[in-house]
Amino acid sequence: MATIRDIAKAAGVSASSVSRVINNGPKVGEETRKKILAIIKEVGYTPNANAQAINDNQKLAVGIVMPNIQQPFFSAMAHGIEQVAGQLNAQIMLHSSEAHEQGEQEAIETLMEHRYQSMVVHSSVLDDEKLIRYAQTIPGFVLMNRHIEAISGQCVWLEDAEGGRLRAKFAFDYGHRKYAIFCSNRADIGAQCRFVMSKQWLIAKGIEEHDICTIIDSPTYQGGRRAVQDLVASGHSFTAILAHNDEMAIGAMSMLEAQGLSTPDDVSVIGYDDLNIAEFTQPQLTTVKYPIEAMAIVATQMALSLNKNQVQESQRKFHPSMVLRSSFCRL
Amino acid sequence: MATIRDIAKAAGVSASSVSRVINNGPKVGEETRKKILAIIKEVGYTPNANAQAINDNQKLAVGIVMPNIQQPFFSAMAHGIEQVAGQLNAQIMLHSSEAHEQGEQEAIETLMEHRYQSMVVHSSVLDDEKLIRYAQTIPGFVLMNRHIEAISGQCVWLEDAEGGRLRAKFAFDYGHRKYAIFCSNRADIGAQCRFVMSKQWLIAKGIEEHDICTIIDSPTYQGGRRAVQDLVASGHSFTAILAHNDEMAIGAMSMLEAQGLSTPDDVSVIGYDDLNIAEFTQPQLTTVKYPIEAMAIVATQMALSLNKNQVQESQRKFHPSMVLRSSFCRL
DNA sequence: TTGAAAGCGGTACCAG
DNA sequence: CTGGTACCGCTTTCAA
Repeated sequence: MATIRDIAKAAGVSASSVSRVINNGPKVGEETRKKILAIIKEVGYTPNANAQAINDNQKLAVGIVMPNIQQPFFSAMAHGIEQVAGQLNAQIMLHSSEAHEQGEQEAIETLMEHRYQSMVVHSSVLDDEKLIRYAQTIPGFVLMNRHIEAISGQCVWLEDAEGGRLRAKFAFDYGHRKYAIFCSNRADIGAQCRFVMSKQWLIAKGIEEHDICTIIDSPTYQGGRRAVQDLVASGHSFTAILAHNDEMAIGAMSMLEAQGLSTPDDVSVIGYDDLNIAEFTQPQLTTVKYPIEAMAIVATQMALSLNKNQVQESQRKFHPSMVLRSSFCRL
Repeated sequence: MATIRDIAKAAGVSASSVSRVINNGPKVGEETRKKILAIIKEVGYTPNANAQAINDNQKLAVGIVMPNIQQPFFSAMAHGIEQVAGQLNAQIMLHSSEAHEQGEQEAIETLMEHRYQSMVVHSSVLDDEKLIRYAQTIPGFVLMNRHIEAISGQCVWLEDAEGGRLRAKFAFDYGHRKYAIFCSNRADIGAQCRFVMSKQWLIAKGIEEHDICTIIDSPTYQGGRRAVQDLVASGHSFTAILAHNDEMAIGAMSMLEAQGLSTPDDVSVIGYDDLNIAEFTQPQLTTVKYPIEAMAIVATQMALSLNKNQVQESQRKFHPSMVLRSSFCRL
């Protein structure tokens, strides 16, 4: 690889001048600049970003840490990050923690080694203490989809408990009294939140414990299918399914159909997330909106911005809302 | 930020020793090692990956260039890349060219500046000449979903023309004679391929031009919906829709339903890609399999492997296949 | 406007 | 086993 000195030699100038040209430095003679540029083009010289980064540690770059880019929820998050990064021409370093053995912690540490000063992380397994340490060490550390009081200013989160209540109330108000709740089996701190809140709310309303059937499976299409199988096999009666997320809900509808049960005539279904696809399923999916893309945009702006402390809590704390479509109906 | 020399000073040893410890160097006294490790932990020292990269240019890292991570097709591709990278503990630098103004070229050049020696790129707009140049400059450059003869050894691609014929033949064999083909409006070299081949094949079979209605729209759920609207509005009669991809197909089914047309009873639909979701739609989607994840895995192995020239053409050239489900039926 | 030289954080070679 | 030193590719004073 050609270096700056090679170029300098070829152009009969000093490395300093070449450096100035590369960085659009202010004080270079028109002659010299032209000559140098010509050589650069000719040789096909590309500056070494690593060497540049060694001096000036202020790279415009954001690291992403998330479990799995293939799940639509996370690819929507990545897309939000990308939009902000793209506008600012910032690099993106992606770490899918599920794919890596050591996972989240290793991912964060690698980003630190590369001196990333901005990172947006969705942590499923790290404990509060560790995250607090990271957040305090790295000013541009933003924690997504999780709220830790001690570093609240660096969190962007959804009031998940609210979503849990919301969907329960919705189902209840629509006259349903026998529920199945599909819960995620992932080791995700707080994954249980929406489930617990729904159940609590219903019980507080006087629903009997045995009228709330809980099925645990993976938060995927397949998981939703299996959950319905297990549910039917269990013999519990139910008129409404509250799924952990849209993928499970879609999988559920698919298996309900296979079992000869129609949505929403026989069983009403509520998802969670409001993925793009939710609007295009048949029937269209009633769900709880999780504005992940908007949240990712805010998080990335915070991570990349210099005055991150200016973002009000009201802009960091998001609220879920019901999206009414046709997979759910009154009993 | 603490440097290696800070640690050395604090431990009363030389920088060399610290360096050896960091890299699990072979010749360090147990005493010294312990002392150094202790200080490192205490200070919270993190080696600077950029400085390391300046010497040893062989980083284990792969760059991704693709249009848009949010489309399921591309997130499946990213997922494939991730799996291989994760196993090898390689970094991933992601560039979504749509989000960046200057797009693909800029993305590739940034990767070069960072001395990435492995990259997997899906290029939609760059011309052959430029890509050939890149491929020849960077040994670990792998071009995905596109085949350029001159750099065939660095391409991983699907025989798209075959897919175009396949679905046409399938529809024809099932007795359909009036078709609508939904085509992508994206500036993607070769995006038209599957459309052109389908049409050609049908015409060769004696289908009249006016019995093949072409609608051009974006390759998304919404695009599929609009395409159906336009199609219906056009007054053409049709019994089968060949959609550019699964997303359009799903959008199409959704709008057909809204128009009171049932799939497959009134209209049969074929998608393209075989996304995860295809199995869970209602009706389940008949489609052309594009094994993008498997392809991405091969591409990444090639990009990251040292003996990349060993991969046979048969492993780089993939073939589409029909996946029969219920959205398509005999006339 | 230009060049020489020091330094950024590490690595690696060579003595000791 | 350990330390000294030169050097990686580039930027940035500081003089000239």
